[in-house]
Amino acid sequence: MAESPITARAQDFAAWYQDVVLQGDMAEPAEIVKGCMVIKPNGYAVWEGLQRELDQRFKASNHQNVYFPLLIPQSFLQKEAEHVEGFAPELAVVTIAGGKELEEPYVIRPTSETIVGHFFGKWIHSWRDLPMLLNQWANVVRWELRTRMFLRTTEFLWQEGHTAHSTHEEALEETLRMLDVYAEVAEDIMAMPVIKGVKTRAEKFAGAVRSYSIEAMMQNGLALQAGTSHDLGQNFGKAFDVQFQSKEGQLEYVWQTSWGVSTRLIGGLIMTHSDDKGLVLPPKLAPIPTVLVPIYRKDEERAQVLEAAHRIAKEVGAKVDDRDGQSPGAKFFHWERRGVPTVLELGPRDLASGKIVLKRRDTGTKEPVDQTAIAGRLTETLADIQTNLFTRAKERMKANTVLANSLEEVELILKDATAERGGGKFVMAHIKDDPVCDARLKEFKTTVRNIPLVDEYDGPGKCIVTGETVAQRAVIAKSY
RNA sequence: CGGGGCGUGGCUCAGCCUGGUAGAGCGCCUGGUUCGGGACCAGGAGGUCGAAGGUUCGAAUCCUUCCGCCCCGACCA
Repeated sequence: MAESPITARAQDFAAWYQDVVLQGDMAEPAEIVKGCMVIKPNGYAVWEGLQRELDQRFKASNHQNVYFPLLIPQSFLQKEAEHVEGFAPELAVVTIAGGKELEEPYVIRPTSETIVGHFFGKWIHSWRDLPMLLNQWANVVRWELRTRMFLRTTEFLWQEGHTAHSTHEEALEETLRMLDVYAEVAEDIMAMPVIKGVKTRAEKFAGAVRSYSIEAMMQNGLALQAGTSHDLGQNFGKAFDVQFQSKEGQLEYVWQTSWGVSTRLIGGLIMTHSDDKGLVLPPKLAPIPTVLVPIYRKDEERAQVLEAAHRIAKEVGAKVDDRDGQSPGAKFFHWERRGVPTVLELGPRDLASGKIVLKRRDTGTKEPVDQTAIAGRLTETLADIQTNLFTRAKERMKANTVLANSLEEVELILKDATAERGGGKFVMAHIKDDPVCDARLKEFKTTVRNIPLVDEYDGPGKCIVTGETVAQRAVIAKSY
């Protein structure tokens, strides 16, 4: 029995995560480029799945894909005061090109609100040009000091939606619509339950009027901001002079939104479902939903088993692992670590009995199935795994959510929680949306994740910092 | 940027203190026997010891400088 290459979650959650990413062949640190990673085929295929699911929803709500330059004139960032302040510390700047010092440096986009704002200004003149609903699939660079694969890397892949509207109502509607899309993909496709809510003013996007987020809970109880949608108001419209003439003939600034999810989602996916044996992928995102491992000893068995294996695999859409010189056991471990949802085992015994063994990744259970019934059973099982993963994650989130009615209580609950040791909780408490309150939480490395759009608790109560009455409880947690 | 750790075959590391012919396990290649949860035997390939400089008859080992990576903190999708 070989030693597991994966650190147990209970021992060191952060080490476990790294091991799962590496052993699952999802990505590896680039090493030669600070803070960057190489996304490997198994990981990129998951990203392609997410792209597919998101993109079709964007298109269904009338968004069109576009592409803006990677390089943005430095002065653009400075046009929106809050925006530049928020992003300046983490910019990578190109100062030399073509062997010459540039007159004006370019920043490598950390996000594209500014350059989009510039072009919106050129493109939008009339109420007839609105709404303008664009999305961009791109890479961005943010010079983060502390990186973790998928969760925070210097360069990452994402999509950023940018829209312009003639009224604030319409923009807000868009902001919330896209938040819903994110929640739907997170829950229905990734099987990752999330809480939709509004960020506090202290935590909002630099340059937004209001930011909304979906927050997920990882297995160590830490929160992960899985997607954000921003109501930008007229901030960028004014900064980039994006005006249109209304039906009434008035010149007005547009109301904008922006929204994004990134490859960070993959990190969330991993930390939501995977176990001590490695990666666990939900069927709807698994690049390979089923692998068939043939088992044989003698050459004549080999021929018979492989013939049946390929026939059945073709029928059910499975990949046959017919690599020679690898024992079945080694193959089981191989696919288990890669998160493949279902594995079929077919050997001489099964050929004799007309059965095939179906093993599922989420529960580890094995079940012999009549070969004639395997296609249907497999479809059912994959659907059941998808449901089960979501249910499990949802229950875990519920079990690790607690109420608190004082700052001391919150601190006591979250004091010892860390990414490595775990112990995190979602603490539901009344807290005023005031930077002063956020600052108090920060003293013990905790933040308001969001104020849920739907209050599932007890309505108004007294703020744990100021004592003032606030409308409902917010999610307080340690986060990535 | 502050504190700590580490750079030696593809990977994980030993060797360094006390200078003297570069090692192990895993992986890889070849052949054979195996195969229902990480098989075994035999043979084999593979290393400018992070870089530069210095000390020395002689440096992976001692000294200096530099580079990179990881962890902890401040920053964050």
